[in-house]
Amino acid sequence: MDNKKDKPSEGELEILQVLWEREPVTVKDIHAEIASKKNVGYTTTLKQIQRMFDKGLVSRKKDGKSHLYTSNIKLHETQNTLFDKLLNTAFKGSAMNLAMHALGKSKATPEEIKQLRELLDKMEKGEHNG
Amino acid sequence: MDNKKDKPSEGELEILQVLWEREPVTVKDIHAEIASKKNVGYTTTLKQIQRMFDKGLVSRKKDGKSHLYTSNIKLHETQNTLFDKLLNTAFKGSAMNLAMHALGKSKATPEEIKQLRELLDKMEKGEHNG
DNA sequence: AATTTTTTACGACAAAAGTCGTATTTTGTT
DNA sequence: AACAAAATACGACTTTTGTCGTAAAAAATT
Repeated sequence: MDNKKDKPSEGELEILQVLWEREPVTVKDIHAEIASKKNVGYTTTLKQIQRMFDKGLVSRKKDGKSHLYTSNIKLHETQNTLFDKLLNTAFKGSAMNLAMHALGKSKATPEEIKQLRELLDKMEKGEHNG
Repeated sequence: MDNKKDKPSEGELEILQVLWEREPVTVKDIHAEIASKKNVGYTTTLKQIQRMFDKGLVSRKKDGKSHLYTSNIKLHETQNTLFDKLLNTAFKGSAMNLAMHALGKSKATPEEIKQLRELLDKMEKGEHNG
């Protein structure tokens, strides 16, 4: 369905993160967030989100003096797209491999580990498939 | 250490995949592989790998008439970098989350599931940490 | 040695992304 | 209304990437 929409660039992703976290937000907010981690001018952020608007990646509505921006793609869509890309470009399509990799890095709590075991059980029973 | 090296572009990644799979390879080989999935001219692939060479992303040595190319970065380095990037940009740094996602997509064999359980055991005993 | 084939080298162009500076427009204050 | 402040709009420039065409070099064939 969405073809280009969900392959945001590096910079777009930074902005999307802010949106997903606290939308609707003003450019000012977005920039504050981004500038706290990166050294970049206000107009840069502004331009970037304007381009995203032009592309249809985000929506906006006037709120008093400024605009309030909202993302047009959902976090989980992007997760899916990017996950699949990583899977196919760097993990040869082996989700197992990627899973092991992720597990290796995760600091899971006991409950989470329990969840994982349950998921494994389901998979074993064939109730779950990719 | 390697900062730019391991953030290959889309196209570079395609080429790297071929290298990781069957290096050392000629441009001809690479192109054959790529052209089997994508419609692109020979010189495009050539130029691309030449640029990769200029960047120090790959090495090469003359072999008779043509060049044999080899990757300068290892698959696992790239996996790590890209994994981390995905983790932080789309999964809010939660490796657990990413792991679940991966598991959800994987069609694991019984042995693999067993492996996973063992990994889980180790994690529970605190023998393993990210 | 002349010709054809194979391969590499070079240069060019377009699109996308990142980055800003400089208007303009809008809104808020005296 | 005039002035200051806050935001947005616009346009420009740079780098990176993808894509080729054409030229040059190297090797193989005749």
